[in-house]
Amino acid sequence: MRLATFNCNSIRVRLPAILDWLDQYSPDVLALQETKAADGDFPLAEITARGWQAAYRGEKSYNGVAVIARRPPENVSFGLGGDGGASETRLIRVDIGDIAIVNTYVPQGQDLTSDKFAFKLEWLSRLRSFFAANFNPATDKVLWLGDLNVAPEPMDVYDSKAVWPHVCHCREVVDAFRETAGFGFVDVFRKHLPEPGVYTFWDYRQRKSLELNRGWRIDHILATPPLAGLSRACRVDAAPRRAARPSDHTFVYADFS
DNA sequence: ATGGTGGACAATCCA
Repeated sequence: MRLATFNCNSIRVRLPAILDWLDQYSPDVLALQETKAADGDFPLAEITARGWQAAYRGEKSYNGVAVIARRPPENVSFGLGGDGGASETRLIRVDIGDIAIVNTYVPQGQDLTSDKFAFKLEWLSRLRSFFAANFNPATDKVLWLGDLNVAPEPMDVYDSKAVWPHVCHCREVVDAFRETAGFGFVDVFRKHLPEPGVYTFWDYRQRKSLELNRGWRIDHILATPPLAGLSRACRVDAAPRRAARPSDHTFVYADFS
């Protein structure tokens, strides 16, 4: 079982790269964030024509999450609940076989003094409540993945001291992330890739960020112990960094036996 | 350098 995540920053622009990657790596599941397409504009026909299923919810211009899978996703739901649907384009939950997949696009937060940053912290807290309301980490196989907009450890940023404090790398957000992950998640990425310098995001706006590997690990794959115990490998992919329309995020994927 | 680049979409918002 191979499960992957990618912040695509527009599914329509990145669709050729996504379809090529699906053909090359043949995962069972690919979780996408920032699809930036209303549901009527989601390229479902192109995806099903290549033999894939999809579940998705988006909006014009912003946000949007999707799960592409070989088998039809089951028990599909959206959002954290209790907010009138406001978070439905940031969280999609599907079941694939006996694995519950929670794909999130956590709010970025803009800057430390912004209301959006307070919203980000609140969002992570509500996400922990969502997990607690839906799963038992001791018995359920749950995969939490996506663009979490948190670099939790110093080694998750090219230069921790230089960027601290940042909305994705500061005391408040690291603590909020740990509280949510403390529900019972194992960091599957770090379990298999303990060496420094492995990132998932290189800022478009920082010059030569990719050439100098000034990256961030903000895209994550975590799993509850019953699933984490089955993990065999984790990788990041270089393909989108060489693509005709390169993304600033890359594909991250994990193998489970 | 309060910038930079890229995406959506048509003047700015978001990352």
